[in-house]
Amino acid sequence: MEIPKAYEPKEVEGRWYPFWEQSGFFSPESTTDPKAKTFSMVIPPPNVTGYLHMGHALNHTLQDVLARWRRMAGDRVLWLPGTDHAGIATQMVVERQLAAEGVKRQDLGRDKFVERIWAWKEHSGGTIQKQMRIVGDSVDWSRERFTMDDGLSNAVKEVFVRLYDEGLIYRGEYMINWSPGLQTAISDLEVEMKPVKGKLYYIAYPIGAAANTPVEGLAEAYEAANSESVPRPSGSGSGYLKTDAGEFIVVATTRPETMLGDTAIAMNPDDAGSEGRYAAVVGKKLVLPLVGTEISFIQDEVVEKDFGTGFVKVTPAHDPNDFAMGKRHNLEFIQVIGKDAKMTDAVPEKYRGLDRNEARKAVVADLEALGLLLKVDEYTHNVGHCQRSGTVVEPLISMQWFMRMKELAEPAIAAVRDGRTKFVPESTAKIYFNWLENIQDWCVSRQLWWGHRIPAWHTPAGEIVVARDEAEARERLKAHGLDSTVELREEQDVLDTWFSSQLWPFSTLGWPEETEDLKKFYPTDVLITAFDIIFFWVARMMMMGLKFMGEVPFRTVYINALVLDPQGQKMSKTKGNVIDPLDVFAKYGTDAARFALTSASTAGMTLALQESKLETSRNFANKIWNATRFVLMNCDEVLEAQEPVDWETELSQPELADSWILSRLSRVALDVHSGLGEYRFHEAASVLYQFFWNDFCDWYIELSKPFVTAKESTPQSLAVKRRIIYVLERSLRLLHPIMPYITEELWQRLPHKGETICTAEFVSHNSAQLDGRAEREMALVIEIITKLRNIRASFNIAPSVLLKAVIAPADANAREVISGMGDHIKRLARLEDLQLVEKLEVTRGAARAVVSGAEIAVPLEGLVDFDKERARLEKEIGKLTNELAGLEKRLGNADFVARAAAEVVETSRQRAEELTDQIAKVNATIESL
RNA sequence: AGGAACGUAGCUCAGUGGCUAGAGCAUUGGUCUUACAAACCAGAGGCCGUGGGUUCGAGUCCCACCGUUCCUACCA
Repeated sequence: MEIPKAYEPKEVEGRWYPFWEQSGFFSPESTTDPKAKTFSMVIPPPNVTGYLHMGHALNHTLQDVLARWRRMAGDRVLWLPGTDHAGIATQMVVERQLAAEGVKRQDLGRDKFVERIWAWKEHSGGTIQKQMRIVGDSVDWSRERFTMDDGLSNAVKEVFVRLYDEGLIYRGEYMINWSPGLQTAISDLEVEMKPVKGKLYYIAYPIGAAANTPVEGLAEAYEAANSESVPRPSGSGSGYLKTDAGEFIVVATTRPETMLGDTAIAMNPDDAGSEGRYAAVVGKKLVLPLVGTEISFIQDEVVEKDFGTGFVKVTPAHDPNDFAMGKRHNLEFIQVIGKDAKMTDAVPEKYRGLDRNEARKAVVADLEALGLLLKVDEYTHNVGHCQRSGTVVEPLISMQWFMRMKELAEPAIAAVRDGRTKFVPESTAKIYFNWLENIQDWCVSRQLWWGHRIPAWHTPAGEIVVARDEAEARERLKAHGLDSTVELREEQDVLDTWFSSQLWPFSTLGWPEETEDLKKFYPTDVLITAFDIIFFWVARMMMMGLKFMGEVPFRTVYINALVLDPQGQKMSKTKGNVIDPLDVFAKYGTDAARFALTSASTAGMTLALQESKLETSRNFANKIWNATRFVLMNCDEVLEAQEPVDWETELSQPELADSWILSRLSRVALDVHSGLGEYRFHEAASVLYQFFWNDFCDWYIELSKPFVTAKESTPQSLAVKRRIIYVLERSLRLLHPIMPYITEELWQRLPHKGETICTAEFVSHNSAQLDGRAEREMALVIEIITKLRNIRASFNIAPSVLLKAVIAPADANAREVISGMGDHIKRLARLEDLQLVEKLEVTRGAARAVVSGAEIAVPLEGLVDFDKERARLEKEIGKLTNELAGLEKRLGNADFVARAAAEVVETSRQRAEELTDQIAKVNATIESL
C-alpha cells in the first residue's frame, strides 16, 4: 500500500467530520453499556454573532480532548453545544444592517425589529457552528441550545419570578451606568475604566452674594494663596479666598458641566472643626455660579483633605459618590444631563440641549468670563467607557431592575471553600472569592429590544405585577384584592444576556421540567473557560445552580490560559495583532494546531502562541504519517488480514526491544490518563510526543528494519511486523483525543476493531507490561550505541566507514544484554565487528568510553589525535567528578545519613560508587594514552 | 490604593523538597543510513532574578527587595 510522502492535512480533514456527525458517535446514546459512567460538559456559549477566535480554539480543543478521551475510556459523554443571544452585540449587528438601508429600528417597531433579528440569525448566525466542525469539536449537535429558545426562555421567566417572589429581585431608582451610545443601562462589569487625558478645573464659588459681574484678580489671589513663598495664614486653607470682591471657596473638578447640577459643597469634618482650616465657612451659604441657586456646605468623611483644595462639589444625580452623599445628607437630586447625553431643561436656558462636551466648553468659557475659573491643570484620570459601544458612560439615576446578590453569593463561596467545586489552577479560586466577597447588586434590566423581556406588567394605576404570563399577572392582581380586569402594559425592558447564561448548565438540560437529561447530566463534570468571565459567568452559574438545583453546576472549573501573540502581547483589534485560528489551522493543519495548543497548556495563565511550536507540531503530524507510511509500505501480509493484531499470538519469543516498547507504551498510557485526569494537558501531549518520536520511531522502528524490510517472510519477520502494527495502532488511539483527524485517517488503514477510532477503546495501562528491567537494559544498549556514534562524530569518521569495537561488560547480565543485542548494536553504530571481552587491554590508538554497565574501546589505528582524545576524556572526568563531589559532600554529612529517607541515602551511595568506578576507568584510559 | 501571578539555556516554556535541572525552536559539526531533509546522527549552551531564612538537603517552602505582567477599586 502506498500513501503520499508528506502529510497533507487538507486532503484528510474534510473527510471525517461529516462521517462522525452523521453516524451519531458524539451522542451519549452511542454508548451502549448501561453501566457506563456519565461525563458531561456544557460549552461556554459563544455569541450567536460571533466567530471563532484563538481563545475559543484553545478552549474548544481542551474540551474536545477531554470529551474524546472520556468517550474512548467508555464513559457516556455529553458535550452540549450552543450559543447565546448576545443582546447588545446582535442588536447592533442588525441595526447596522438597517442603517445601510436607511432605516432605524424605531421606524420598524419592536416586533418587526425582533423578527428581523431572528431572520438574521437563521441566515447568518451559523458561523461559529461551522467553525466548530472544522476544529473537530465532538459535541452532540442534536442537543444544541440557544438562550432565546422557548425552553431556555421559560427557565428565565421561572427564575425571574421566583427570585422576585423571594425579594431577591427588586425595582428601584438608583444610580446606574448609562451608555448613551447604546441607550441602555449596563452593569458594573460592562464598564471599562480607561485612562483619559483631561483637565482639572479650579472654580471659585462665591459665599453669600452672587457674582453677576466679572470678578477681578481672583486667579492671582488664588495663586498667591497657594504659593510656597507666601506663608499661609494659620487656620486658612488654600481653598478659601477673601478678597475685596468678597469670600470665595475653590473646588477642583474634571467635569465642570456637572456644576449646573450641584446641590452642595462638601468638606471633610476635620476641616470643618474648630481647629480646621475651613472652620470659618461652616454654616455659610454659597451661590452656585451661572445658575444662581443657593447651596450649603456639608461635611462628609469620604472627602479627602489632601486632594485638590479639600472642597468637593456635590452633584448627586451624576456621580456615584455624590449620589451616596446626596442620600446621606438629604440633598436635592437635579438631573442636568439626559439619557441622550445632552443638557436637560433643568439648566439655565443657554445650556439646554447642548451635548455634554459642548456644555463643558460653554460652562468653562462663562466661568472664565466671570473671573471664577482660577486654574486649569493637565490631568489624566480613569473614565468609565461602555465596553460595547466605547462611549463614555454617564452615571444617571434611573428606574431599573436589580438582583440582590449578597445572600446568593454566600452558598457559592461555601461550595468552593468546602471543595464541592474545585478550581484548576487553584489560584484562580482567589479571583472568584474576591469578587463574591465584595459583590454589589446587579442591574439586570436593559433598554433593548433583543432579549428576554422582563415578565412584569404595569397597571394604569402604576402597580407592577411580576408573573410568568399575563393570565398569571391578572390572577396575582386578584389575589391582592386589586382589579384584575384593567388594561395591562407589558414591561418594555429586557434582561441582561448574562441573566440567561447563568442558567446554562441546567436550562440547557430542560429545567424547569424534570427531564431525564437533567437527572443524568447535572451536575456537569467540568467547565472549561477563560478567566475573564469568572465574574460574568462562572460565579453567577454557581449561584444559580445552588439556588435552583440545590447542587453545584460543575465539579471542576478549569481556567484555560489567555492566548497571546508570539511577542507575548495580548491580541487586540486596535493593536492589529489578532491571529485568526482558521488561518493557523489551514496553514499547519488542524491536528497540528490542536497539538500545539494542548502542549502549550501548562499551569500558567497565559500562552504565547509560538510559530515554532506550530511547526514542531506540524512536523510531529508528518512524523506520525510517515511512521505509518513505513508500515503500510512494508507490512502487506499483515495488513491484508485486516484483523486486530494480537501481541500474544506470535510464534517467536519477544526480544528485549519488544518488552521495552510495551513497557514504555504502558507507562505512556498511564501518564496520559493521569495527565488528562488532572488537567495537565501539556504533560499528556509531551509524553506522547516523546514516546512516539524518540522511542517508537527512533529506536523501535529502526531496530525492526532488518526484519520488516527483509525480502523473504519468515515467522520472525512476520512477528516483528505484527508487533510494530500493534504498537502503532495503540499509539494512534492514545493520540486521537488531541489529533482526531490524522489518527482516524491512519487507523482506518490499519487492522482495527470497530467503525471509528472515536469510539475505539482507549488504551489503558497494563501493569503486567511494565518492565523496569527491560527499560534499564534497553537504556544500556542505547547508551552504548550513542557512545559509539559519539566517538565516530568526535573523530570525524564518515558513516560509510565501518568500525570495530571491543566492549567489556561490567557483569554477566550486561554481557547477556549486549550479546543478545549485538547485531542491532553493530548495525546502528555501523560496526563491522563487535568483540566482547572480560577486560579491556591497554591498547594505544583506541578511543575509549565508559558507561555504567560497560567499557568501550574503538581501535582507531592512525585516526586518533591523542591530544583531542585526552581533552575529550578529561572533560568527561570533569563532569563525573563534579557530580561525585556533590554526592560525597552529602554522604559525608552525618545529618543527611541519619535523617534522610533510607532509599535516598542508598541511591546516593550506589551512584557515588558507580561514579568512582567510572572515574577510575577513564583515568586509567587517559594514562594509557 | 488593594490583590494575584510570573522571573530557569539565545527564544518560548516544563520541572512532585532528594535519582546527572529537561523539551521544542534557534545554534555548531556531520549525513540522501531503502517512512520522513517537515528527516537522521552527534555536540555546545544554566551563579534556576537578588539577598536572607526554614531544612540533613531549596529551582521547588517562607520573608524582603528588584523587575515584568495581570486583576479589582477608584479621588472630585
